[in-house]
Amino acid sequence: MIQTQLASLVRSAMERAQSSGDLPAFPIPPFQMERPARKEHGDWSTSIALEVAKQAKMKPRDVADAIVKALGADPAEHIAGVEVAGPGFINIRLSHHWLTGLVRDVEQAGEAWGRSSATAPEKIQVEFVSANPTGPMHLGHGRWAAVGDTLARLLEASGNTVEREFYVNDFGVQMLKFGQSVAARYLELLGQKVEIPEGGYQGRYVIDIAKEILLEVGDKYRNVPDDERVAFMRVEGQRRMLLNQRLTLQRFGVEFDVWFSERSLHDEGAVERVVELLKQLGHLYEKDGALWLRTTDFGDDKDRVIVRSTDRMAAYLAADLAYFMDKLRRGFERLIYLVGADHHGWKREMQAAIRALGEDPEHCEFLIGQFVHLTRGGESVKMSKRTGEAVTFDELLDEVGVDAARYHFLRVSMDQSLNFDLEEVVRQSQENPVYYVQYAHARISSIVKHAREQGVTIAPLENVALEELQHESELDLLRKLGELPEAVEVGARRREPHRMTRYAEELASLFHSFYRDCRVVTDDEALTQARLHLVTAAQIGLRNTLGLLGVSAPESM
RNA sequence: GCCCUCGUAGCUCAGGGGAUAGAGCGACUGCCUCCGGAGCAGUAGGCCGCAGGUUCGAAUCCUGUCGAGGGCACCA
Repeated sequence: MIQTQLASLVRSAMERAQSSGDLPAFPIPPFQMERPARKEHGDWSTSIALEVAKQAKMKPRDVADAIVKALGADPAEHIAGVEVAGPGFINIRLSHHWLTGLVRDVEQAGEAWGRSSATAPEKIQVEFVSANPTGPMHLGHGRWAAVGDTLARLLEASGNTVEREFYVNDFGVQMLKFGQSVAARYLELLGQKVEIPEGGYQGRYVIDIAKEILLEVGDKYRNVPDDERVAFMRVEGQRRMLLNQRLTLQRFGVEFDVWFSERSLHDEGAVERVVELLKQLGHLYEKDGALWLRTTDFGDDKDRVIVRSTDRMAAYLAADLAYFMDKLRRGFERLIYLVGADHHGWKREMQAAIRALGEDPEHCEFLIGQFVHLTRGGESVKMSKRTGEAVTFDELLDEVGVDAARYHFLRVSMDQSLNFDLEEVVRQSQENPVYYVQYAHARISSIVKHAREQGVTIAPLENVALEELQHESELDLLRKLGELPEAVEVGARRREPHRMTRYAEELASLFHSFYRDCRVVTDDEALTQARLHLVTAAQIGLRNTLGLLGVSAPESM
């Protein structure tokens, strides 16, 4: 990429300055070119002169001058100007020819514009959402669905191989309670008076599920032992909830490669095996009737139970570790867990336990996202699945639509808790900046259509005089368009998908300004052709960015 | 008590060592004989929670402090 080329140009200029004596000898630290905040400061800049001034025992500006002088001895073709500014910044301006050439780069890359091949591509698994199959998804799940999916898209666009995985927590006490709740509703529908168990699921959807099951199997499970009925209801209820979640996610544009069952780990003995392994490694001990893992030896603040005393069943940590081993076995080089803020203690526990297994937690990333706070007119609304007060994610999508919801979730950093006021949702959705971006895309389609109606056909690139693009608004648009690969790379590397919405808005904004300043279809044939190609390229940039966000790019609105 | 995240414009949030701190929404002023006004141009609005420190340079890093949310289970 251009910035690494520029950085090495500057570096070799410094080396030349050192051998000619304009700069004293000192080790040159690694540095990168930066994007100046203001365009008057050029396309790229570096503060290296400020950083090394002390070592050089010179004034920062004198260091900068020496570098620029040496740089001038080796002029690169795509550099139009270099200047020293402020306290000693070196600002570099790229040539007009290089800039307009971006139109060609973008058009030739097409769908691939913005993608890059990683210097060290990895096989990465991203695990996210992983809701219990005990109820419909709520808003919190929606946030992680959007964030996780776009993160996965960014990692793919950066040259990695990515798998999306959903861990189905279909084992344990919660599932049992769920089965009991469905069974109770089932019996209730058959006219029996039945209490929902303590800590059971009260939501309306449990009744709906019981009704569906009743329709399908009739009263076959009325007079069977409780255990048998509950087991059946648990399995049937889970199957339906899982389907429900899958359909919601599909509607939201999120497709998982693997739905991994926690129960399967128990059934296949993987959990037992990992406990046995830990035992052989000598990290387990008995206390109070339970089996403990000595995680304190590996950085945790307390030891953790791995086999419960109450029923001698494996605790959840054992399953998590068995799952982890399974992921390793499948050959992933990097595991990303996207979880809610309530899991932050679990992160430390997992890291310690992974070390206990003799594995390196460096290859595991635990991304902790903050919660969605649901309110209605400023009043807090609980999102409890058990009481059923929650507004489901599906209901939200009914109200605001997929594009607005996805964009809304992706506009803020996952470190930030997100307020969601239901009364304002509809209003906010109409004013959602997603439409601003989509509008720019649709407008370009409209321009191209207009050109066609005027009898203008778009000429092949090799016959187009891109140097016709001279207006500052045209060049600003081009510069931003040229930033997409960098934006994708940074978003992926820093695991910050929300950056892409900002980029989308900046690109759309510069397009709209261009539209104000420059008419595309005019009597000037050469200029018309150049601009048609410019807007085509801009549309590619917008479409690819929206694609990363999982938002549609409409031809008309 | 200990741990994690966050305090930036009226509201929702970007920016996370560099030059004059930004966007959307809201408020106010203008702009359609001409490719889509879901748009454009502009005005007002900020001691970047507070106090110290590191640095040539701090909204950004460190310490403390106050406030908000979350965690500290043989639950997932």
